[in-house]
Amino acid sequence: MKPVTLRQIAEILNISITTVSKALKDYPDVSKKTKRLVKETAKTLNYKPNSFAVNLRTRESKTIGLIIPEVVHHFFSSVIKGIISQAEKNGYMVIILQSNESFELEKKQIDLLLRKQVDGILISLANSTVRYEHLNEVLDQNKPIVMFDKIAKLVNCSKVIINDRKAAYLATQHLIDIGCKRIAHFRGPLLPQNSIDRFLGYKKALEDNNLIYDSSLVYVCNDMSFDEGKNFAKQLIEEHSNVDGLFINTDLVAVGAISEFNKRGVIVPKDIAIVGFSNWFMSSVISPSLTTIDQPGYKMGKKAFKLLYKEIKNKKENIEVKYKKVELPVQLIKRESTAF
Amino acid sequence: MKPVTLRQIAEILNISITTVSKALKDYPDVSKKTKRLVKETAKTLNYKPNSFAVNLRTRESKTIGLIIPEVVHHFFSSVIKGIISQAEKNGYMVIILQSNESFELEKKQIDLLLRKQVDGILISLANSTVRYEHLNEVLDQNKPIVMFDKIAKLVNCSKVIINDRKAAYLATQHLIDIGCKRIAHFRGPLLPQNSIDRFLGYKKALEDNNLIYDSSLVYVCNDMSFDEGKNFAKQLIEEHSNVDGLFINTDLVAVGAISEFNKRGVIVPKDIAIVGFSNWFMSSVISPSLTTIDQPGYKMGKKAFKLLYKEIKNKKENIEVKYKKVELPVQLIKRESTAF
DNA sequence: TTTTTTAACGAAAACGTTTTCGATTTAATC
DNA sequence: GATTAAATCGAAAACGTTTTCGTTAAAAAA
Repeated sequence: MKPVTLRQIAEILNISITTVSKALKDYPDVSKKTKRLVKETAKTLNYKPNSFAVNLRTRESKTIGLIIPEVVHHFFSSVIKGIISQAEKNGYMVIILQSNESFELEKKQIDLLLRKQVDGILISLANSTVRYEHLNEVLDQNKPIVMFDKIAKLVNCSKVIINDRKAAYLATQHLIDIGCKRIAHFRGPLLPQNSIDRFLGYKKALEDNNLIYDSSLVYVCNDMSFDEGKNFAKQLIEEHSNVDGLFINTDLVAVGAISEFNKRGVIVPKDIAIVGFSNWFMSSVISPSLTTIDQPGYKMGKKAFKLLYKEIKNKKENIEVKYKKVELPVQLIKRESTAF
Repeated sequence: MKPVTLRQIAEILNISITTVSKALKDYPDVSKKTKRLVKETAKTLNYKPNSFAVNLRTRESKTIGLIIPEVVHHFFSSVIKGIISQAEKNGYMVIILQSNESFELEKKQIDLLLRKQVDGILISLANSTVRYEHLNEVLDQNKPIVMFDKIAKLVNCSKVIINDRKAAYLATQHLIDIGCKRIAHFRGPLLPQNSIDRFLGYKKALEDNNLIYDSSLVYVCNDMSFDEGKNFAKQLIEEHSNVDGLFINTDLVAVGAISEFNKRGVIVPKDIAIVGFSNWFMSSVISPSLTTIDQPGYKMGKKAFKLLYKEIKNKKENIEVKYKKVELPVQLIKRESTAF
């Protein structure tokens, strides 16, 4: 009933535990014959090494922690998938925790993971995170941490991001290219760098094209929801009937806006052209389908794990680790919401 | 640099490791004074118990494994969220693995989790899973396993499901109630019980309402994709122009179908009314919005964890565990695709 | 004073591995 | 045959905790 141990195999074969252990790990100082014997009995007894003991001895768990703001989210789902599949290839498992966009919760989750002694941590910060002691504590404990998408510039670690500013520029430029003259922006919350950067990209594109930047055309979303998209869309057509282009921080909000425009008889893209951000799946299936920036979640997850894995390995072998900042390319997906 | 241990605290205070351990765990045979002293120094040294050692000693990891067919999926995301949040409340962490709907991979993941010595396993089976040795191995090792949504009736363990047959009946009845006379069905693959049950519910509803069941109106989806929805929609109007109702196994396919109908000028719901299944978020935002069955993923995740937790606890305390089969209620969400 | 009870502490074993280093045996070399 | 080299094995420590059981000292009861 109890699980098989090295000791049992040793007793059966009348050899030492040491030799059994070595045989299973193909140490050179064990004869072929004993190796064969040991492996055979291990197999028949269905021996599985006690991972708790192995962890304790080797001081590693082959497990990493992942903290994300929200699980039910197309982009983060893709990231999770990327991380899990890459981790599996390297024999790692992933523990997922949610911060729910709360700084306090994020701190707690970090602490939990440190107690759990994961080998490393991947994190995308909560919007409300403005202090970084908890992240630095991880680094103090000499544990690798890699940040992705929502990062803290001031924390000294590897990062995987997209260039939000450039992407937003691309999006806005596209609106300008198709002839929009008065372009509004539904931006994200004031805090996270991403929405700031997207806003700056939008602004820069206007300026580079000699279009006037009008701050009253910028609406600040807080919870980035479908309903917020609807509400601001309504507000926009009431306050600025002459707007002909709209760049929105996130597809979900954009879909809300489109829905509201449809309802009110505002024709997208004829009356107002729209570009979203992230390329959620639904953006391709709504009507009109939404032009957007493809944010490569799956790739980002893969890359983030790869960086973390390398850091874990290097630390183990006492090789100096160099922090990298990887910028993944984005792509403009043109669809009906900007097609004439 | 090295993490603080009980030994260090003991040496500082000139007491034994035993007493330190006991003090931290509030054993009654430690004086208030020593307790205070120990806790203070533990705090100032930022002591964190070595979880590897604790695991080895207590033979539990406070970690469970979760195997799902696909991470990037609205329903499963919700389940994940439900599981994680409930697990957190009880001090558990969740390792997530993907089976990618592959039986072989599922077997491998189970083995990985057993080696990892998780305290229990939650699983939603892959479509291709038809043999259950791997699941029984878990039970043989006396480890709790709880299945949800895609279950195996023949495996003796707790389960959390919805009544797919009843739900499908509900959906079909709704189509009949609004006046549909000739109702088609895009069903799921032949294997998993869910799609069989949904098909049976559809059929039963027809029979109970004296409508003829016509097998040529049933189309079998294999990969349950958006494109499959489009393709079968096209095929349907070519082969059966007189169909006025359509019940589809999954929202994603339904959205594909709607998209195709829209493109071809088939008016939903006037020409053909549609009911989907699962209530993916996008179903509420497409046009026309999709009537569907709400599948309570979040609740299902919570419930599944609760059952698993109880089994873990009971096993530890040698209380006999009774396997439960919990059936969560579903709800018909009426939207435009069936509204006249 | 002696005995019993209670409070407070600690020694030691155990959990199952990994790995160092020394011991033994056998084969190779002189 | 003596010496060295190579091959094979095992003893033992270590990882850091938990828990049983015994010990000591102080307080209470006799």
